[in-house]
Amino acid sequence: MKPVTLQDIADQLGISVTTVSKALKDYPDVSAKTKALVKELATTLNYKPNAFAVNLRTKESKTVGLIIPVIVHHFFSNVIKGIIAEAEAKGYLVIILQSNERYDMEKKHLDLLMNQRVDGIMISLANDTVDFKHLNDVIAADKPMIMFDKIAKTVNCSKVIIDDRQAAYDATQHLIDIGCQRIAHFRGSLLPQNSIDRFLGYRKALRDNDIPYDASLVYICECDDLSFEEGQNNARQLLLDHNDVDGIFINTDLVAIGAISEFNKQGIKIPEQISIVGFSNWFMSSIISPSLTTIDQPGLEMGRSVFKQLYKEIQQLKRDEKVDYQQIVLPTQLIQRDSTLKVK
Amino acid sequence: MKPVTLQDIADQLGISVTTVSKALKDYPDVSAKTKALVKELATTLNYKPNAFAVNLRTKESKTVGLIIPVIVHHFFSNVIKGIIAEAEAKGYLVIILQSNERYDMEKKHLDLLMNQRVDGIMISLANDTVDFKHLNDVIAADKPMIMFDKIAKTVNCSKVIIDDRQAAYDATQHLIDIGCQRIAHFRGSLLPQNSIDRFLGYRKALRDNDIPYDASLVYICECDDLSFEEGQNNARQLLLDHNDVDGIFINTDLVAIGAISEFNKQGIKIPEQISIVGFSNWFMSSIISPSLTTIDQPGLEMGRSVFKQLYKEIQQLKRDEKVDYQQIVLPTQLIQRDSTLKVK
DNA sequence: CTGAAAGCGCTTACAG
DNA sequence: CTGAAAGCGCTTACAG
Repeated sequence: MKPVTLQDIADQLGISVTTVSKALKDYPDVSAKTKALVKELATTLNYKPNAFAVNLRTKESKTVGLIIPVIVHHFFSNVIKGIIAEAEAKGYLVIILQSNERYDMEKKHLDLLMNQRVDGIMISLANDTVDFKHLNDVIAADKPMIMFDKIAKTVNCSKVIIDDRQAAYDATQHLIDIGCQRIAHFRGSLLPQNSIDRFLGYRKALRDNDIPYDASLVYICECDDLSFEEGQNNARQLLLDHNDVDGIFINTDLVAIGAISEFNKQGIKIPEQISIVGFSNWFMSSIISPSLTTIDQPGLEMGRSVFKQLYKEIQQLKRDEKVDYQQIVLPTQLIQRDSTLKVK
Repeated sequence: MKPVTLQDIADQLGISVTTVSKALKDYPDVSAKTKALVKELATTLNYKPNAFAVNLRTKESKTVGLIIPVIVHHFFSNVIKGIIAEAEAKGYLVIILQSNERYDMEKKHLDLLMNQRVDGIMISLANDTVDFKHLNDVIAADKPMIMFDKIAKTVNCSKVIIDDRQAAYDATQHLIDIGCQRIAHFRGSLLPQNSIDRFLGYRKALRDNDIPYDASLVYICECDDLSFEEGQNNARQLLLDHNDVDGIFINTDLVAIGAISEFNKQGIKIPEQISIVGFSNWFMSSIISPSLTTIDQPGLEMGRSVFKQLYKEIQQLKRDEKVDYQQIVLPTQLIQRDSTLKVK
């Protein structure tokens, strides 16, 4: 059955399409009587405006795009949830694409969203991405875009992030505060800014406390699907390499949980022999034994904040105001649990 | 800067919009020379068709909608990943909405998608949903719709599911095969069809093996965010209620992992004293100790299959063919690990 | 091989 | 208070 149009309503009431349109939108220059008549018939016929026509006229689709490195990931799926919730509240729908941590996909998806003429774009970069032309193209086209979590610092747009360096500093400082002297770090792969920043925070905390930095205490893991195993492997290797480590700051909870499982297996007592701090506050971290001290990374709030900023910029653009780029840094928090010693 | 239109290209070349449009789409009745000219200028000007106008003309948006109970969930996020991957391959974008297991949200979201005039809809029902009018309305409007995983059997449309009853039967049969005689079941809440079917599969396996069904061996958990704790609680309660249980079939891996953690804590040996089979094959299940025997629930394949079927129906509708509803049942598989005894 | 014209369904400036 | 008309940017049946 064919959808009902304004024309159908106009025909049935013997009035013009113009008046029907205005009546439905409560224009002040339509008589109350006509409005009532139109609205009643619209309800009866279950009239829904044709979104395609409205989009073409208004040049906006009330749809935004999201490009994310991976969906199946606790932190990112929380971000998605936050974005969708906030978007829905403002009457926007969200198209989601996954780059799979690949630059070529990310670029292609950005193109798809631009061609679809979404009203705005939210993006967290692939580990792969080192060239930013595709991002600058979006900005040059005056399309509102917000970067979050995995960002390119040099691209001129709004960003929502956590202070990875400070959070890592806090994590390391906590280990120092409870008395650790030889502190290892399991870091992420070399490229993404996050793992660099977390490493820098770790190193700065050591420096500020006059603890010598020892590169042999830093273990790298790629943090892909194998992170749990990488945690186990690094823990095993650490025990072979060093016998004096009393604390580890680990880049991601899943890796930390792998490490804990290996230490448990080998009879290393946590936190008595080695204290461990993770990063992200995954829901399993409060559940495992011993529960994991970690940095809470607020995914849901990040998602909300990302959409809110995008919405603000869409409004500014519509009103021809100057778009006001923001760098929003969300607070993180150290959650102390049983994998680190209590007090000193 | 204003986007380039067909009119712009036509003006610059001194030809008509019609010819430009046809040239870009490689109509056979345009000269090779004109085509070359048009295409070159289109590339130079970086022309992109206005999707809004194309949508209005063609009455399709190459966009589909997905309504899912929860995003932050291993199984569902895998389904999403599968859907997006398959959609992208066919040139479709996916709008995602989350019902949060609430009927009112689900209904509202379905409306949003219909008003947006997406080309098709994929939906997995909220636990809440008992009235199906909103679903039948979609079908009455001739909008292709696929239900998956959490479906309403009585709604007349294509469905992609696993055979929950058979999978649960297999899980229970496995426990019986390795010698278990008193088999408990931790089931999901009473409403969703899945947990009913899994319960029925459990009961049928008992019957077929002449093992008396004992209602006191069935424990319910709501399976929301607290599932891990519910697993612990049910395990604790089970030990108080019964001292002869030698096997448990558990509705969801996370609950099973909670139960294992409780049994570990209380010194109950798994699988020597109690064998455990879970359901879903969550990635943590192969990692914990002891690793969990479980039913593999193929989320990624389900996502792919859901979009493929939707695509097929969209094509059938476009060609005015009869839409051919399918009920697709994906195979599940018992993955044996260390939480159940080897052989008898 | 090319183009004028109609139309998708809406919105809104303008005239009466 | 109402409506004729233009236009958003495309596609396509039709004429020449």
